[in-house]
Amino acid sequence: MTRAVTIVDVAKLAGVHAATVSRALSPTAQSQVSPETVRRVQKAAKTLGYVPNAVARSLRNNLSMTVGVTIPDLTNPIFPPMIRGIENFLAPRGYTALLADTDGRPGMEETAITSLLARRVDGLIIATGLDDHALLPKLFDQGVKAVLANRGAGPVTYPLVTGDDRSGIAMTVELLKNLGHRRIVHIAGPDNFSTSRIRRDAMVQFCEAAGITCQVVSADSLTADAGQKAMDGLLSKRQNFTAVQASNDLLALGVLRSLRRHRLRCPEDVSVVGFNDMPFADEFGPGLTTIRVPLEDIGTESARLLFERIQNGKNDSVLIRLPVSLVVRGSTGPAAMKQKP
Amino acid sequence: MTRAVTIVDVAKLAGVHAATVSRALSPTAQSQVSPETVRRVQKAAKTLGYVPNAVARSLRNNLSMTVGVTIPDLTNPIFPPMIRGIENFLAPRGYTALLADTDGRPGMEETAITSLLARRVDGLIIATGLDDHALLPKLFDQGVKAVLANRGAGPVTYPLVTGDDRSGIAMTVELLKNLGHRRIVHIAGPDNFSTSRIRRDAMVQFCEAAGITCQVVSADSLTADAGQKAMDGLLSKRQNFTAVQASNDLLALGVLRSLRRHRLRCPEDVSVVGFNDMPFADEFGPGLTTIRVPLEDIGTESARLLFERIQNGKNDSVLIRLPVSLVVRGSTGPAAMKQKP
DNA sequence: TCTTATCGTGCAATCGATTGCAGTAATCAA
DNA sequence: TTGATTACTGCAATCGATTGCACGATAAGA
Repeated sequence: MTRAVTIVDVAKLAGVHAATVSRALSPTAQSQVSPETVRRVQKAAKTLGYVPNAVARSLRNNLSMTVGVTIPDLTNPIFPPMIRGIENFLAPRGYTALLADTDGRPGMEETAITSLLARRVDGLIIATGLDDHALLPKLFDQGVKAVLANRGAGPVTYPLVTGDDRSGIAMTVELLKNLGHRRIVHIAGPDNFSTSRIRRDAMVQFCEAAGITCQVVSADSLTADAGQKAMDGLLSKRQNFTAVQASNDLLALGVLRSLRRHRLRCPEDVSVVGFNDMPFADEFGPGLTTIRVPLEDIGTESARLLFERIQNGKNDSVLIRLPVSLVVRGSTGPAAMKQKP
Repeated sequence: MTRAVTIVDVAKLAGVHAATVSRALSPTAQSQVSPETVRRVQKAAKTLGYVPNAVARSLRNNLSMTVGVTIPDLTNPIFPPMIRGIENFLAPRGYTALLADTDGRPGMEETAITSLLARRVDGLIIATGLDDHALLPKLFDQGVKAVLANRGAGPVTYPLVTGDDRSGIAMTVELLKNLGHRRIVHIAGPDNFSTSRIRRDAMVQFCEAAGITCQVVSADSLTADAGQKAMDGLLSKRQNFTAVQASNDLLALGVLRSLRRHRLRCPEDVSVVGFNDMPFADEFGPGLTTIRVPLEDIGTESARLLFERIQNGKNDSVLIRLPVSLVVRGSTGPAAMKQKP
């Protein structure tokens, strides 16, 4: 690259000192410079196409105007809306998001966070949500600003923004109960995700309260393949159930696939409910009944909390649980009279 | 944040000069330092939890180890796989991707690129693909390294990595012809995307060569809503056709919705073909016949080209057209005998 | 014994922008 | 005319890591 134009180049052209250029171009310090000089500097900056070097500025100000965002898997469609929410909040405030996809690998998370901190991000939004590591308390002690998005991470004092999982599960159970389902299967996610545990426990609890039998099966990961595998296993054992509640929509998608493969109709033979209302959940065959989680809002709120904390230097704990809602589509129907599977 | 530990802190603890610490911790300069000192420095760095300040390093080296990636819309599912490809290539090489979602707004692109350049990214991967601006030639003249991904941008000398659109369209036409379709509609994307134009022109050309009537309808944007709107308009005019080829899968999705709303069956009444094979295209009702574009490979190749250019300082032009393939699913079938719509 | 490499380490400048302090000129009051 | 106040602007240090140069010590060769 041709050497970029610096503040000194502008200073020379405008016939002033670099310090004056800096002040003339700064919204806050501009008042210290005579209007005439400001005009001259602005003109010089424009003709040279001067763009301040954010790296140098960061070093001097100890502020990178950058936040790090760690996500477990960008190809999981629940994350793009969250990121959209984060960027929509941060961009107007001059902040840029540095994205790190940990690819689901647990070791990657620590690497990613270290790399982000080396780049001196002003704060972190952590959506990876594995809770078996000791990293977060250490970061907290070092005074690193962070917010957890979507998933919790054990007993950590960082703020957490999430959907209201329990109430979502309650809605699901009520829907299925009203449809006459009495034997339900819950496909749980891996146990090291906080959301998996919360949804599973809520499922067990609400089903019991409603007098519904709930069988829990665990999937290896939060993917369609894992959901399909779990369902395949279940169907091969010819269990007795009329509805499936999956811990998230991807698992539910796998369940739908498995049903097709086993020539079972949805919802006539088995009803299926997901969780999250990920993009395109309404386009599947059949459209997926699920719990709508305000994904973009989770991003926005996380960003807002982090922004506040960066501004005022506080690092106090909050738990924000955003309301969720039930979206009924084609994948649920009345319980089959004769329990097919 | 508590003041981070610097190279001077490490130097003090190890009883050496900061310069020695720098050399001891650098893979290349390590040989200049005695093994004994290296060990002492490494130990000191570890006990203090020293992480080099990437900002200071960038300033000094004029290398940020960061590349900027601009995308038009992160919630379009074709982009996450591309980003995954980019990160998979760059991460092992020490580079981090700075993501900028321009949200489809044309003005945003220039803002985003300026902001990325201010942060002194070492190069750009541009997937926004609007080709009506004069920005890119200017960047090229300034010596900014960049690669265009997925979509071209007019007559620019930057390298371009894309799928082979024309051959994809050729496959589509052949498939539809073999199924007996003779009257096809093409839903084109907005004209300022290069892919829209290329696919549309190829469609017209191959259909003509095959003796098939092809009617072109333009959608306002590359979204499902726009596709639905275009199809609604077409159906209200009771046109005569048996198949629809959409410029991308999102448009095709909108077409499927519109058909459902008009109580037309797919593929019995109308066959639908998309383009890209975006994630979940096989889950729709019915599964979407489409052209598989190697999205992740596009990301990987773009990153590779950019990386090479950053390394060797060249900025020469290349066009990489990755092969595509036809994926036949449930949305296509034999042409209806009696043309329904 | 004296020179000449060789090795390890320290010194200081550098990257570009920011900001406290100081200096100069202009303005005003006495 | 003088002293004081104000308004601009310049000087120089600073952020943290890197690296060319130089210095001192040790080892090798004459």
